Amino acid sequence: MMPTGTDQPTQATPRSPRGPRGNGALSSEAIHQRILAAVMEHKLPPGTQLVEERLARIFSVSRTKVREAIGRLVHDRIATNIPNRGAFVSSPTADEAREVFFARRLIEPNLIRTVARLATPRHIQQLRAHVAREAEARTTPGREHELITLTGDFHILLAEISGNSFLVRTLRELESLTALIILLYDAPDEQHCAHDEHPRLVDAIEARDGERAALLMHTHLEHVEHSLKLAPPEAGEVDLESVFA
Amino acid sequence: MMPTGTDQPTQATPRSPRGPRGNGALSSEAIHQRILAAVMEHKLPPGTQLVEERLARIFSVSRTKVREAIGRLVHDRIATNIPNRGAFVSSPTADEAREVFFARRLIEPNLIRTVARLATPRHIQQLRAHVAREAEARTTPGREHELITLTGDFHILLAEISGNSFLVRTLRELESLTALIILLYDAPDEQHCAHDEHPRLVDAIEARDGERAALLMHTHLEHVEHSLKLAPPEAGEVDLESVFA
DNA sequence: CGTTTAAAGATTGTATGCAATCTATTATGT
DNA sequence: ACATAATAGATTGCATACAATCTTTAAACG
Repeated sequence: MMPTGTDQPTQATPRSPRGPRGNGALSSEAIHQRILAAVMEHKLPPGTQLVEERLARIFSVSRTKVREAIGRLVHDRIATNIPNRGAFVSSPTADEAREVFFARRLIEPNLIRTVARLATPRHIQQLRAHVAREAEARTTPGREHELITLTGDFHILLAEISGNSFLVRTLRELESLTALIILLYDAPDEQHCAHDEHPRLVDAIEARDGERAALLMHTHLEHVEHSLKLAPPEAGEVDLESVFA
Repeated sequence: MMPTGTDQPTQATPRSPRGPRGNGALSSEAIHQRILAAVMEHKLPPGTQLVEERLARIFSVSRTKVREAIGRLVHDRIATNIPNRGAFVSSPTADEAREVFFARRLIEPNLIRTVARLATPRHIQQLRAHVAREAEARTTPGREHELITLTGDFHILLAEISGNSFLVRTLRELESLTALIILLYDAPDEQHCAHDEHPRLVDAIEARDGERAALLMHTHLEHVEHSLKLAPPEAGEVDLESVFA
């Protein structure tokens, strides 16, 4: 009695791309990925403000979803929040860059050592395929930033092969930050990543030589860090007297 | 009245606890901490739903802030979101527990090795003080959960001594999850953490013996993992209001 | 002419309202 | 009585509105 209840509208739209909830609107995760990709591709350089309403217009969603996406970027240090001012694409300092590489040298040699034990032929095939894509991107002009994300993906792939979801997430964060750091501090002409280091890592894995793989990884990360211009001891302190002496 | 110009309200309220923005209302970060603490203290056991509106009432804020806090808990795996159902305190599976300990064994031995190099006498003093607090909590009845968080804090303190903020954050996540895992899988009577292992780690650091420290850490983490019983228990009903009363 | 003060504009932080969805309960049919 | 379908209640997901705050521009003043 009394069909006060709204007769079910659920069935009406099995795949309709319109309406408030289960439809074609981008998820906050998708927006997060879009912004992150834009940062990696150097389309949103460090310092750029991520204005919520503008992004909301762009993606045809409300500020709520954009805020959620930005919140995640801030959590992962890709963006930095300034309390009543907004969120900006991070500009990692040289010290922060060194911290990232320190953490990577702490984690990744051990990671690849275990991968050398666990990797199946299928995994090694994946690694070879990935390295081939890197080589392709390296020889094709106009794909430099693509190369940066690809080299990062190589390290994430290692974490995925380890089968440890926590390490995957940690490596994802580290790689995103590394990409940002390379964009900031890489010398334009410098070869920031020797072209044969990734293949040699795969060689060591295939040979089941965990020790060699770990050592190669350590030096590899050192090479990447040293190819950057992190020289400035840090912006903070300047001796006024010596400047005007 | 027509004081069109709002005479500067900035100076007027140096510490006023009332009003919508800069006042006594809890920040989403504070709410995050409160909920996290409640989880650690076993007041919100795994499986408990974190109902947004109820928490909002409890903390006298809107759902918006609560959602933000819950979002962070989900990001850190302390809570798990089920799409149109809600967020629940996580019940890590045995496999996930093993992943956490695997990651810890991968990271923390190397971490303590570097700490053995970098630690100052001041740092060692801090570690001794912390170990003393652990001993105190262990011998005082009714402080078991406090002990769990304290042992976790010991490992976080090591990360802080390393001076690497990225590692601090990673360890924080790992320790929160470990505490949850211990709550789920620890045999109530079992001594899940030998009472002298932390002091011996500090001994090795003080002796500048990084290798011994790393080895001790590795076996320490193995001990903790092996003291757990992998048999998932229950999920009961908890009254949110009474927990935060 | 430069400096301080007031108004306007832009953007964030927070609360609130509403539709979609899920769960539990009741009604209905066989 | 049991299975199935309709209904009611609860909770999330999303959008929007409004106030606080910061920045910029304009005005007043010395």
